[in-house]
Amino acid sequence: MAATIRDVARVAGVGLGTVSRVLNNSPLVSAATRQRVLAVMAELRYNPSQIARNFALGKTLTVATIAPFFTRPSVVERLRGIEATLTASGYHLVVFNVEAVERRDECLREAVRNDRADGLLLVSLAPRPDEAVALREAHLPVVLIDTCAEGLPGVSIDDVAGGHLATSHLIALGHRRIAFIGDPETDPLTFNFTSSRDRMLGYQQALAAAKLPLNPAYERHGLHGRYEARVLARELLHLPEPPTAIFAASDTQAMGVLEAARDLHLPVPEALAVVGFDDIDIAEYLGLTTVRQPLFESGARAVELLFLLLSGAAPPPAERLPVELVVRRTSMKNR
Amino acid sequence: MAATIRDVARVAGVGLGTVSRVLNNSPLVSAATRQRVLAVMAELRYNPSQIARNFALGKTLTVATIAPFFTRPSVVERLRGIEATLTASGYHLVVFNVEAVERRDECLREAVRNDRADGLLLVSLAPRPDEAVALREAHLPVVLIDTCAEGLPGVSIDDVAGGHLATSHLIALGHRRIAFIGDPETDPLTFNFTSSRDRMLGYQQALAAAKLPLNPAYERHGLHGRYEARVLARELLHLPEPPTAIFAASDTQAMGVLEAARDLHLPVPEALAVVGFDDIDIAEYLGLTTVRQPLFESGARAVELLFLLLSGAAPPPAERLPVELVVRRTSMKNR
DNA sequence: CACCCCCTTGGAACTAGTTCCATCCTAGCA
DNA sequence: TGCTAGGATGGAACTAGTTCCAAGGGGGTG
Repeated sequence: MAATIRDVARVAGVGLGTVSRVLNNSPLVSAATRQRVLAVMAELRYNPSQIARNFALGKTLTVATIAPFFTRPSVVERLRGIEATLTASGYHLVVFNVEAVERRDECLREAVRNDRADGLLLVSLAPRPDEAVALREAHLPVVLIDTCAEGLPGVSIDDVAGGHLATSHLIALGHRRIAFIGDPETDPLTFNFTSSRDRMLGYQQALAAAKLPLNPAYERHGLHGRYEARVLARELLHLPEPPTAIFAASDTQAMGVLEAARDLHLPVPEALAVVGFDDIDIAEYLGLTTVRQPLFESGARAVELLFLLLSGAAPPPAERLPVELVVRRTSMKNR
Repeated sequence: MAATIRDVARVAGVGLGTVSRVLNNSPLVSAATRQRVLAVMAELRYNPSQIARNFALGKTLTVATIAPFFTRPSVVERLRGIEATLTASGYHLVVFNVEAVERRDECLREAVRNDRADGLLLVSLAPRPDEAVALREAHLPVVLIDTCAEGLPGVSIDDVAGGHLATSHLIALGHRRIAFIGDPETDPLTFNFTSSRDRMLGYQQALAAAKLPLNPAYERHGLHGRYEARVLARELLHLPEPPTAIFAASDTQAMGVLEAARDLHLPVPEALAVVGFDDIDIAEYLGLTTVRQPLFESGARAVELLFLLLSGAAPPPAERLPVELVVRRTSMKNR
């Protein structure tokens, strides 16, 4: 059996409290005693039990993160920011991957019921009002990433502004028939809904600002994925009056659009301009024009906000990080 | 303060043990008592403390995973397999991202010292002999993924066979000048070393089997990344006798090769055939011929092996999953 | 010389579960 | 009716830390 703090105390001929104080670098131990205790610890190959420590302190030094589809490049990049910042503070990161709506609820419920984490990060998921109450009652601090919710701290971007930026860019290039491809307009409680919807809002506002007509046939929605976007883009390009530019609510979907253009032998950007969103790693490779958002930073910043909450501070207001248009090949000037 | 098991026992007028038995679905409780206890639990909004439970049981129901560069698509896919399998069994996944060699050692040391996880998964990292001893002494079960080490269970593939497969395919297409791009041939203790090296071994064996000369100028090594591979590929393509095919040790590197071909206006596959490794998500999009390995399954299977170890079974032997050649546009028959 | 202060130390109590032994009770059987 | 087996139950002891109060002791001061 592994040595315990009591074994160390006995062998070193000191009290329990003294060993504990040595462990915690308390100044209330004489140098001589500290040396002796440390020697005994080494001799017994003593490893303090983190789990007992957590229990006694009522803390786990662990943060849980619930993310939908954590294989999506944008989510991975946020997780990287989260992991880096947590690890730097000695915290552990527990991840939950949500790929179905049921799992979303289940994960949240478990996060509330268990006390296996000191705090919770929600990526692209907002708690329902009842869930928010449960979180508050469980005294489980939460920070949102990529979403907003009444009264909850979070780190997000101005998706409307991002959509506006992308669309204005296409308008400035001379495009008049601009289509949009985004996630399904379903239940606002499912994944990622708000960002795609807000990006579309920005798209619509930009069109309106340029006095261009809103054509409902130019707004398509489908499951977030390359393949689905490819199908939608093909439909758009087969319209009697096909769009000359497509703004996709994510780079992944923009990739589907590029595939569709390839399918139909439409040169990009000459016959079709494409703009995505996120600026994931491959966007540069593809020469994809996109709206960059600080993904790594969003995770890092969310952790900082969570630490604030954990230190007992009042919930900070939701924050918005800046977005930026990155112009590449798929939307070069050509008219 | 939250209700404890003692509060429930007091209010329900039963003993501690009975409440514990209800919690653990023990059959040794009468239906009536169980009902009463459950009612009181609901009334008091009782949440069992996972952390106290972990402490009492000496288990954490948590598995730690140390992965280098967890943003790499192949690693993410493995993590997805790990997460899915762990979650299905009520386990939690703690992830550590290693992006520098120092961090590797640090993470391993911490995993051994702390008892915050019941088991450890190492992706693309093998413990050094001294680390293996420490793990054994700490009674921390380990399963390796994508590597092998003497006496440790693991899930990997036959990288040599994979390299052979890719290269034979190129030979069968009529290529005679076939180059290889892989990770650095540095210290075997750093990341991912073995897989790239073994793939090169397979490459060399396939060339030898076809009685083709081994040309050292055709073997290039650089940091794992698109950009680095692009530079190496450009060098290759500028040789007096440039290769007509390049086998890259990963799809990411193959993407760099494709970029280089684009830079030099070399049509693929007509002027240059390219084969990658892993079959990550974008490979299909790019039409990249590659060697597919079961990434998700490797994570899932590793977790199963870890559960075996946790149940006290003897360390199972290392396992190998099958690889498969996926032929796409970048290596179509053209000669 | 007595008093006081403060540095150092010891250890009981506490955290919230599980485990297991002792005990009670009841039904079945002789 | 008495005995017994076995299901149901209660609760002390245990897990390995932290916390905090009480107390020892040495040195400085009036």
